[in-house]
Amino acid sequence: MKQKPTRDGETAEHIASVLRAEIIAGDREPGEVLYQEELADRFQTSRMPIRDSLKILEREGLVVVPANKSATVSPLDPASFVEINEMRAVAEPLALKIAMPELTNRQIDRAITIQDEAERSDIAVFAALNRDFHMALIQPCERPRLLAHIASLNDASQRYFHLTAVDLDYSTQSHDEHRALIAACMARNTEKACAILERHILSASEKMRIAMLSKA
Amino acid sequence: MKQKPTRDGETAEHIASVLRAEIIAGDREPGEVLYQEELADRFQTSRMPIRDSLKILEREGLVVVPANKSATVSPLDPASFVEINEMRAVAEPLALKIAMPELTNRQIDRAITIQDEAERSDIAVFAALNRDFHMALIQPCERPRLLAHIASLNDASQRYFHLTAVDLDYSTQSHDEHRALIAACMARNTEKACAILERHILSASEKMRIAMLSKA
DNA sequence: GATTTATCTATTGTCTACATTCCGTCAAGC
DNA sequence: GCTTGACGGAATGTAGACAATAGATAAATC
Repeated sequence: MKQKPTRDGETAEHIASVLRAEIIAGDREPGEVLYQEELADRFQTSRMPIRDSLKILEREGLVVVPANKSATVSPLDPASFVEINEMRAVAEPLALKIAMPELTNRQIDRAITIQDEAERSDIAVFAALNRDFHMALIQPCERPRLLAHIASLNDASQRYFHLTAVDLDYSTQSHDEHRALIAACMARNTEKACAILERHILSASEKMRIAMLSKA
Repeated sequence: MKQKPTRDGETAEHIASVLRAEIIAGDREPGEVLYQEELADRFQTSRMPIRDSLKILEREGLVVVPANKSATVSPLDPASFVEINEMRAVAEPLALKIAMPELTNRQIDRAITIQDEAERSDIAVFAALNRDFHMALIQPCERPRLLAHIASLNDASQRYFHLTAVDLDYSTQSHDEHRALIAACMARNTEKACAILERHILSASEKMRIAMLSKA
């Protein structure tokens, strides 16, 4: 029962991961101000590790940390959503292409399990499972930098799920595309799998962009 | 003559940029230990801003900062070099594709100027000009996240230039490819330009990888 | 009354001191 | 001789105090 490691050298990472989860889940509004002192109080620490964690999140694009001013949760805007998904649409197929020869049946099964659950879940969990599914298939690529990059993009992208009520229509299409992707992977058809993945990302992006605009 | 702003909220960024330049230029060996106190002494500041700057460089992949241990200049290894260039090979053509409609003749002229100088320079300057050339053509794409990503990859990639003596053969080929890229941009042939760019990055990567292996 | 300037408060940036961790060294035990 | 564990120095992690900044509010001037 390690309840309070007085110092582990990783408190900042821990705090960052808590805040990251909150921001991604939409628990914190875009533009919300993050006061160092307030967070220090909450996490029972000094402002120093808080500052570190805010810098980590800044790098991931989840918060904005202006010099000499308070940090804020970064805004959600259509342009940046489009940009993030343009980047995903080239990065994920690249990872998949590299991962494919290393991809085991066992790993595909894991992706199927995730997808099964995603189809039974409501939106809040769906967003997270959607991300897990995408990460599962590309994990074997053994490219740490690429994987971190993609994970970061997925986090950023996931924030937008809460803006647009994901309607039944989109969910169905998304599930179909995931199933098709799985099939292509099982057939070890790299080219087809990558093409499906790219189109899947771009079409989801486009659907949500339209939904965002019609709401705003 | 502002020689010592006691506090500007950006000292860490400044320090990071100095260290970044040193690491990229190869002035600091991979694996070299970076002591906080030593750097604090050098930059006439406390360890605090130093810590921040090391974290910044860590996010860019230029240094490694293990918990509770001293930071070191990140190692150079062929696998990570390949990874970086695989990522460049998809990110840069994407940026170029988006930038092309916005690309002005004036901006192409700037790229030409850079290329002219690169062809007259020795390797130390060449590495920097090579990066500037790549950034120049994609600048108009108006994708801050994508541009930052590419800039970071180019920094990381540039470090490897000093490992392999860039022989005449490669320089010539690189210059030819840059010229072809410029021509495609002037003709506003997006597809061709992107294809040239992708092949250029991958072939340069492959050449240097082989050079690295034969040296090690 | 509008506009500029001064002041005041809330918040961040940095410094110094101390706690903790890491790692090499050395002694003890097998 | 080799391994194990304790010790100590050197380096990092964190806390709390202080300095500097930004933004709002009040005061002064025209």
